[in-house]
Amino acid sequence: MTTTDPWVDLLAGERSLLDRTSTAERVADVLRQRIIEGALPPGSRLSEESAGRALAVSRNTLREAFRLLVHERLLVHEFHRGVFVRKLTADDVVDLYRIRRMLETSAIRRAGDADGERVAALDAAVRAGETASAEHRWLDVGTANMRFHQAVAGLAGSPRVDETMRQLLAELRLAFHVMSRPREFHEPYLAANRAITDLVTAGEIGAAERRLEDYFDAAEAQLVEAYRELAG
Amino acid sequence: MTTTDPWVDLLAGERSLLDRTSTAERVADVLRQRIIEGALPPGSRLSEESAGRALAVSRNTLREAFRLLVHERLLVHEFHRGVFVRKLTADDVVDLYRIRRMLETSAIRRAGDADGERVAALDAAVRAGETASAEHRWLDVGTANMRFHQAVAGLAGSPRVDETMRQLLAELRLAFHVMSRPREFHEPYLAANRAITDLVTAGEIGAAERRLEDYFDAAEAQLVEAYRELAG
DNA sequence: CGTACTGAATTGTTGAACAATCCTGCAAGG
DNA sequence: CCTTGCAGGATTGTTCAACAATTCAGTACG
Repeated sequence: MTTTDPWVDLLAGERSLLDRTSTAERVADVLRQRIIEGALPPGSRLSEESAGRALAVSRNTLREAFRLLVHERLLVHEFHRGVFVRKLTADDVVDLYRIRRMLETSAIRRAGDADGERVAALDAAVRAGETASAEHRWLDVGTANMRFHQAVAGLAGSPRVDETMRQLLAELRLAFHVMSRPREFHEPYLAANRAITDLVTAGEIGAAERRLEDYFDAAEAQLVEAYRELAG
Repeated sequence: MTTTDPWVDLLAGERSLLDRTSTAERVADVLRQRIIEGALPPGSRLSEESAGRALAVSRNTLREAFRLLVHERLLVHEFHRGVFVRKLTADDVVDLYRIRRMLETSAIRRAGDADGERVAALDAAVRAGETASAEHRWLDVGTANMRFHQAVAGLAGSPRVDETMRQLLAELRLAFHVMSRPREFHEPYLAANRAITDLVTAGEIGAAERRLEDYFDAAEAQLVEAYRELAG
């Protein structure tokens, strides 16, 4: 028996690269991208016929893709009326920050157990944000900010936390569309991310957690404020 | 304009009762039930043709239902091979408890802010378990135990936490299938649930949290042990 | 004993069809 | 002027049939 050869485990990791994806998944990928980048603004209706014609896929396949995105809460499905890009309410934003607080603070509290690779991911995200800021690419600053918080959640070392977090952040992008000035919204948090990363690196977990809480308070308040202004 | 009449808001709450569900969702409901009750054991293959014939729905509709359950991690989908009831590994169990710890301890820490209704849900679940135990309905004891932990997560007052928790617990049911003796596994935790509930009611949140951590340690160890025995 | 091949079975995807439902516009009536 | 009711068209829900792509089991062959 050679079942425990080391290279077998390595190959097992490559499995995911191998299994091709279905058409429906690829369609979902492209729609997801269009939604989070704002090309399909919240409230848009996605008709089966026009979308199917545009993407050159059958209605059945398109409907499978819709299902996936509905489950991810990026689309809402109204029976016999169609699917629409989700419109987040102020309550949704509050709830998103509530669960983010739970997951991210729990994760950072375990930063001591996390291996160096995960801590390095924090730093990489911060650097990406700083570079984007220096080059005035404000939307990329926002993306880097997301990557930073994905890395914070990643400190927990849990695939399910990673997956949940990915979904929450994608959903939160829907909320960002209400922010008219990406620079003013994203840029101030670069310093916070840098501070949190340095505190984690220095092993001052308690201080890092408090700094993270401050970020949540500020960002949530800012978003909710923007919603109230829009009479959301 | 009469848009702010009080009865309008009341009716808005009834909306959910009104919107019918699609066939695919009802099919998914049936399959989900069969899976968590063990009628479809982990590893079972669900062929599109036979399942479709049994449930009298078309292949397309069935595939939509499959997609939903794959997204809930109750089924796995292998390209060109079909869908199978998920087989949990010991690693999966560890990960499930990892995220449960994060969510449930965070939730219980906020028990002070939770309204009385949510605390009452804890007590209701504990009572249901005690009744089931007195009547030797051990599987119902397990169900009540799940309800208890759903209620613990419910203390956070977050729809998204509730939803995530529902999914995690459904997934965890797959692991319970390896426990040969439901009584020995579920019964001991009744006392723990009772203790935690009483501590929360008494406002001793810190103690309740520690008691909850003890439960996680014990239950996880017991499940992982069972997996190792089965050479999982 | 391992390999390559063949054919059956299953899934992936499409297109068309029909029923059920929703939306729009218009006409009638208060 | 505003509501109500009623076509008619448009869209979704669901099924069915077909074919391409792929896997699987068995078999012959070296």
